[in-house]
Amino acid sequence: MDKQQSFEEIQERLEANDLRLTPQRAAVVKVLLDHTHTHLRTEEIFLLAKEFAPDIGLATVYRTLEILERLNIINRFDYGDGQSRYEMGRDTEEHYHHHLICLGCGAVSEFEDDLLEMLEDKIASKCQFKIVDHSLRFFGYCKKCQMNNRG
Amino acid sequence: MDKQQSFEEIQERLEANDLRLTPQRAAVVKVLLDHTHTHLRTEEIFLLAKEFAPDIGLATVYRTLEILERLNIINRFDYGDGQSRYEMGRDTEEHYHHHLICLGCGAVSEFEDDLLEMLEDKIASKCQFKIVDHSLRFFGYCKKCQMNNRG
DNA sequence: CTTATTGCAAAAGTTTTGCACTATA
DNA sequence: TATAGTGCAAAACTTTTGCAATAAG
Repeated sequence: MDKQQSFEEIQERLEANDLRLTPQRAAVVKVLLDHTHTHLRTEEIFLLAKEFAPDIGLATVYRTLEILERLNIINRFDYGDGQSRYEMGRDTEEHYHHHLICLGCGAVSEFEDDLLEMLEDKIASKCQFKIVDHSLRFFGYCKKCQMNNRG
Repeated sequence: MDKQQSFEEIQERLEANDLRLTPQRAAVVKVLLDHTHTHLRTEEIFLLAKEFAPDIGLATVYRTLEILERLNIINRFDYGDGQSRYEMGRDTEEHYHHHLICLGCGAVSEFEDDLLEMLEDKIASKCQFKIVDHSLRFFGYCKKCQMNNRG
């Protein structure tokens, strides 16, 4: 159901904004395309990108991720542990998947749901607040950790 | 409707856990009690606590906030900007208020709702994930910023 | 007297920035 | 040849930690 973006589409989107798809930026994009449905930390992206562009610098990765986020090509996630995580955007579907973060083992799974649409409408009319995005995270214990008595 | 904790109750809670309510810790608690319904950054708490305990160190503030969070006396919030924010806990009511974060002026307002209870039940049964907490943030533009064409 | 707590400074960790160099249109 | 982009190192920033000094039971 996901409308996955292709490498070519991303290249076009960059060039439409007068940004070049340099080898370094391409390396970052390739890493993200190779790891859909995973939330990569910047350091992980950096290390993986080195396989495509060995001389890439960490600063370039940060700068590239900032660009990709600004163009809505990727989404940034914050688990509250002081590190940003990134994932390829999934257009509108993206809006309605939430994160289940396990306090036992740190695993992150997803839950698809559109219940929040109702809530957003409610907020928009009650508070006159124009919502453009949201972030919903659930903290708890996954099945495995519950069995291991960690929850 | 909020069941506000008193200074004495907090003292009892600390002592029940073999923790002393030192002047420094008392200063932090006073700051938090004086700023209910506000999400203070650690640095702000540090500066405000200095009025009660001039010699308090930043490390002590961090250590105190960690203790208070562990005892569920305060709640930690993460707006995704790399800084933690804190607020006095409001027991069970706390669970069902969400944050509206304005991308124009940075103002944070709250929205009370219990729709998420349904969603939590759904997740618990579908994913066998035992939820203990959640965080829901909406990003958008407040009424004022919409009028100022910032949204 | 024994343990908890503190302040300070240093360290750790992520992210940003300055700048000279390089690649590209 | 202008300009965009890069790598490196340094800086910025929040948070944590080691440790000697202090306070409290």
